[in-house]
This record gives sequence, C-alpha cells and structure tokens, in this order.
Amino acid sequence: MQPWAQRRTRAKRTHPAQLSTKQRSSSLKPASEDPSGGESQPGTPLPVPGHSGLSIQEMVAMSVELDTYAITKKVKEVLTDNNLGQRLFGEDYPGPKPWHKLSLKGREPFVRMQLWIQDPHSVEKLMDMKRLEKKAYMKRRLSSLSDSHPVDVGLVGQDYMQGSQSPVHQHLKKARVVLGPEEKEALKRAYQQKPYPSPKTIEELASQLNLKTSTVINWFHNYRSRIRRELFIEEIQAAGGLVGHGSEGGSPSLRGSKSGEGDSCDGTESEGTVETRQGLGMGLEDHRGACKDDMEVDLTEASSSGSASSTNIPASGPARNPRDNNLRKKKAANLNNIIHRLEKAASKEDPSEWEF
DNA sequence: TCAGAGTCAATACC
DNA sequence: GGTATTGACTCTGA
Repeated sequence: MQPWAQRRTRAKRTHPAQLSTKQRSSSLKPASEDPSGGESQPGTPLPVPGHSGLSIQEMVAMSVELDTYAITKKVKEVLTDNNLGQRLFGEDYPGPKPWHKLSLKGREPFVRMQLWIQDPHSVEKLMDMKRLEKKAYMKRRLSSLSDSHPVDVGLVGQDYMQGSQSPVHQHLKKARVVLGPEEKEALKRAYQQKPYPSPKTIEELASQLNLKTSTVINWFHNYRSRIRRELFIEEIQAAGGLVGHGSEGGSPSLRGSKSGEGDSCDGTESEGTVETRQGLGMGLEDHRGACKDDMEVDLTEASSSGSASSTNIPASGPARNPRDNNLRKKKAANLNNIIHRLEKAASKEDPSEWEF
C-alpha cells in the first residue's frame, strides 16, 4: 500500500456502472476537470508528452515546482471515485516529499501522475486494463479447468463467473464442494486448536480429509470471517442491550488467562490435545516456533470436547442448546487466540518483536 | 503472500 | 418458492 492510500469501506464502494448518469459523467474523468476540485488542485498543468513532443525526462527537467502532496491526493481521489485499484494505477510511487527535496528521478513519478490527472482518458484506459486483466484471468481459469476436466465431468451448477454468457462458459460450470459433517467437524476442531494454521497444516488437513488445499484455506477464511462477524454482532447487541452482559466482574479470559500455560496460540491446548492420536490419525506437526508456528493439530472427538473446557474463556457454559454451546466454543477459541497474541506482544519489550 | 471484507451462487432446508 | 447456509471468489491493504 502506498503511504497516501487509505482503507475504504467496500460496502460503500460504488461501481461507476451503478452511478447515475450525472454521477458517472463527473466521476468517469480525472478529478482535475472537476471545477469544485478547488483546494487540492495540483499545480501547473503540464503539456501532454504525445502532444508536446517532449519526453517525460525533458518535462521533469523543465517543469516548475509541483505540489507533490496535492498530486498524490488527487490521484487517489480519482482512483477511488472510479473504483480503480492502485495496483492497476501503477508502479511503486514514492511517498510524497517536498518538490525541492526530490531528485530529477524522484520528480518523474509526480510529473507522470500530474499528466495522468490531466489526461481525460486516463480513467478509461485503466478501466480497459481492468477488463483485460479480468479477461486474462478468465482465460487462465478456463485453461486450468479444461486441463483438470477434459470433459464436462463435475462441471455442474453455477456459471463460473457472473456475466459469462458464452457457450464455452455455460459448459464450464464448477461443481460446488459440499463438505460432509465429519469433514466440517474435523475442520472445526482444527480451528479450535489453531485458527491460523500453517500451510503445512493446511496441506495435511487437506490430505487427511481428502480435500483440496484451496478448499481448506477457503474454509478457514470463511470460518474466521463468520465467527468474527457473529462476535461483532453479539458485541453490538450486548453494548446496546445489557451492560456488562457476559462478562460479569471483568473478562473471564483476562482473569483466568495465563500465557505460559500450555504455550498454545489460542489457549485451547490441554491434556488430551496432543497425546491423543486416533480417529483420523492426525499427527500434524510443525515446529517453527511460537504462536505463528504450528502446534500439533488433533482432529479427534476426544480433544474437541476437552479443548473447550480448557479454554481461557469458558467455552462450555449454560448454553441453551448444543448449537449455542458449539458457538460458544468457537468464539472462545477465537477470542483466546487474540488474547494470547496480545499477551505475547505485551510481554515483549521490543515492539519490533511484537507479532500480530 | 496472506488475511479481511464483501459478494455471488449452489445447495439445503422449511 | 423463499430463506439460510456456505464454498468460492475478487479486491484490497499490509
């Protein structure tokens, strides 16, 4: 990410195609054309290289002082307004420094950006690039799919990509993987022990469960995301409803946690977690150290029931039903993982050693 | 390269 | 048929 870039909320992201005609007409062009561009308007307009016959280098040498901050800000605005990624925009632009501190070489990107801002077709060009990239991606997927599925075996269900209406695409439909209850349970147990498994663990999980590694990766991504969302919703509800709900006398995790115990990442390691090696016969190991390394992951039922009871946050409790109880276990594992990382970070004096 | 956020769409369930 | 669940994906930032 470039220094001038900021996070933006995807929910608010609006594709130009979704804008009104008026909005489109104002957004599908560089911001410099916007008469209200006012205060952040970058400095003196530059001659366009193609039109002026000057090279970038010549322009750099000739150009008057540019407001580097305003230019980078303006570029970012235009990209954001038009739903264009910075990766597309370009190369590795340096963080804005005052013009007089920049070398000729250092000034060059800003001259380029200035030109880009001035170019009325800059956004369209980027949009075209975006389309081409998407096309290329489709092509790659298409060839990889036809490699793995010479015939239409397994290609049922949805159109792989939305909007792909060509006959070829209609044929290339990807089967949805539906995980069985045992697989899900195993993955959940693995998650309870280690919400962030290493590639090695993922591979082992995949082979043990007879799944693709990408499926396992996706599952962990989705599961973390959904657990987090549930937690968030729950917290919102708790904050808006019962004050102090669920944490009477302070957080149980903070009261009961002790990072030294078991040296587990999520605090779920307990007796029976490592020792038991049955069921799926998991013996997943990775000794790359500390929290980021892989603890052995046990997928057996025994450890699953045991892990919850040993979490820093009591995962079992007066849940209304088994499903609630499961949810509590999941959330406890997630929270304990976060807590453990924070504690670990806090115990290190040198901030450079902090791991998050 | 990885993880988070958001989204799509197949599937399951009522 | 409507809704919920969930695997897969894109885009983005770090």
